[in-house]
Amino acid sequence: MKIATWNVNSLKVRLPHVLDWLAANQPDVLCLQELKLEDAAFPAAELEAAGYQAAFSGQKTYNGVAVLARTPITDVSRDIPGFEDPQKRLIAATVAGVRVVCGYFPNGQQVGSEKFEYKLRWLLALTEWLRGELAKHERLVLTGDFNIAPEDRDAHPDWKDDIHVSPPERAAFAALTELGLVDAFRLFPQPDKTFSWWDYRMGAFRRNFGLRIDHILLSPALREACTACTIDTAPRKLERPSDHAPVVAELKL
DNA sequence: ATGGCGCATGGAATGCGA
Repeated sequence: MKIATWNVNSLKVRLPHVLDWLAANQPDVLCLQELKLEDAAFPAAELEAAGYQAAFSGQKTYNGVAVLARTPITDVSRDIPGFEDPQKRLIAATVAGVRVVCGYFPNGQQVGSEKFEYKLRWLLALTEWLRGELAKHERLVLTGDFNIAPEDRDAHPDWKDDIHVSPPERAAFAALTELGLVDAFRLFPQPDKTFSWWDYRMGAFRRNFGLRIDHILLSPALREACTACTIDTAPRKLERPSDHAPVVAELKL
């Protein structure tokens, strides 16, 4: 199984890039974040014509997540159960015996802000819910835009802001790994300064001034099956790109 | 320098992302 995650920053604008990328890379599963559209506007027909079924959870203007797959998608669940939240940031579904959890984690804006507190509450609720999910599903993937660079090497050395790299955020990420989940990217040797997001401004991509904040985390059974994990920077070089690049993992199931 | 760029809303200017 080839599984990927991509924050597309508006599926309406990025649909041509997504269709091109699907055709070129043929993933079995693609998780999307920041759809920025209501469910009625989801381009299900275009994706189906490309060979992909979809489960999605969207809203106007902000957020929105989807799971695309070439094989049937079952047992779809939306939001974090028990966590009251109007923001559409989580969807879970089963594809070919793998439980796929796709999340658009809160940004946090600034350490100590109200949005930062929301980010930490969201992460805590996710972690507690995942504890039960991992007990139910041996093969589980937690993927999406985490908005956390887990280690210093996951942020450009000149990143001076605290957000995305602060101790509370990294502790929340560590709590996910303490459930038994492992960062697929770090199972393999990787080039230094490999990132998944670059600001649109300041020529950030050209200067590789980025962060690695998009992740694929694997349950222990899937860790054994993982043979590769890479970040594809090609779509970031296109006209009108998303500010995020896709992350791809290969699982030998 | 808190801006830059890009997207959404709404039909100009503002909020937000990371």
